[in-house]
Amino acid sequence: MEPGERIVIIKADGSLLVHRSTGYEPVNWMPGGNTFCSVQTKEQTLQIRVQRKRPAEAVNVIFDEIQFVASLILSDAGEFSLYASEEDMQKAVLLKPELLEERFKPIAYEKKVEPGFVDVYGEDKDGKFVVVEIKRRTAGKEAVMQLARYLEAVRGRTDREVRGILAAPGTGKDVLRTLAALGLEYKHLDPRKCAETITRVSTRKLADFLKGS
Amino acid sequence: MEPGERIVIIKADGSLLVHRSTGYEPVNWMPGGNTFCSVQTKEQTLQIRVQRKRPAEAVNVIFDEIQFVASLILSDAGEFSLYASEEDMQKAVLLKPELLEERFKPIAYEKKVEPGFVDVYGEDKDGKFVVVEIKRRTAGKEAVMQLARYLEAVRGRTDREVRGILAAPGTGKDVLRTLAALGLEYKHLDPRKCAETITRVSTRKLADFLKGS
DNA sequence: ACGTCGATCTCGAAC
DNA sequence: GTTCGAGGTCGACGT
Repeated sequence: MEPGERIVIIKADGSLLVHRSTGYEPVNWMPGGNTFCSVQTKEQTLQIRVQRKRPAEAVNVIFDEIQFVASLILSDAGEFSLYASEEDMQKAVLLKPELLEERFKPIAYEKKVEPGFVDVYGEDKDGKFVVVEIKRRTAGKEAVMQLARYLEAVRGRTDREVRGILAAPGTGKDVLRTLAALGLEYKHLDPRKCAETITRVSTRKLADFLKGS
Repeated sequence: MEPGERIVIIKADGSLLVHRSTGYEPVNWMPGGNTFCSVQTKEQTLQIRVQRKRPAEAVNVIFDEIQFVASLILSDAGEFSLYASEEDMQKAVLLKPELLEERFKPIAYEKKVEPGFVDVYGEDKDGKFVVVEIKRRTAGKEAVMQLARYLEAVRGRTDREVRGILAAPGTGKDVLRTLAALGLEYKHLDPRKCAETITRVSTRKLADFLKGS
């Protein structure tokens, strides 16, 4: 790679990004994860080497000149939202059924039906059965199909009316249309609110970050 | 998007990158190009808005707190290669035919033949005619086809042997194979060297950058 | 201008 | 672990 003035970012997970003055994509990079980073000075240059095992490859960055350096530790709320796993969201719905809808009564979770396990299974205010499929993040078509299969299985075992609800922080393209076409419903479910429901600790910490240290 | 400590980069082309402390991908972004950027302060926050027309969308960045700011102008060799337009590269080959090959003698440029205009037209050291197609960046299949058409046209007007040369800084996938299959040749032509040939000014500047100010 | 396709794709989730 | 599908994919190429 030819020399030029660049912005180099080394992240906490070992990711390396080399950016030019234009363009969305980095001109060179190394994804985070199984990376090993080493630094040395050599003939008036600073050399940084980042390598990984699989695939076996390495990126060497050679600094002839350094305009400025900054070292930061970023405290990011996003890392906390990782704490809201699909399991946490399930627990949250069980603890606070109104997150899903008013007067919803959970009956079972991880209930075995033919194709697999239903995330949450319950009863709505009118006594209709409700099958809930929960996704941690944007739900795609496969989530819809999963829900549809479970719904089919449950309907085969009862004469009562059965509703199917897909609960996720968002939906992919066409998912809402597909749901409507199959007579299914969508409910927005925020992973962060779910996390707050099962533990208040992380909220407190988040507030600290916003006020600054 | 939930708040957290981030690294925000606004590039010269209007690209916006918002990075977290981990991962290759930006957590939010706006590609460069048709973007319009505005800044305002509001209720103790700094707000940056970047929007584009097609697709119609915008990204708002709200700073509750700023750890540090840096404004840089990056002088990158890549930008200099922009200064070497296809026309410049053509001039460079005319001024310094050895950029293409030893003892190449240009006869005409932008010469009209049936399908359009041949970039450079000349004669090699053995007296064979040479048709040159120049591309300022990575040449794709369409460049090969263009060259092939011109070559066909020229061959129809002479009994002398005619060579076809594609000159570019690089080639796309399969282009070299296609060239070989059609009996055409490829010559690496560096836009930067072409730019240096037609004017020494930029070279001097680049050298300054590398040595530091 | 709009679709299709490749990428050092990256990034998860399912299996 | 490996494979598979999605992405606001981005960019390049073809029509």
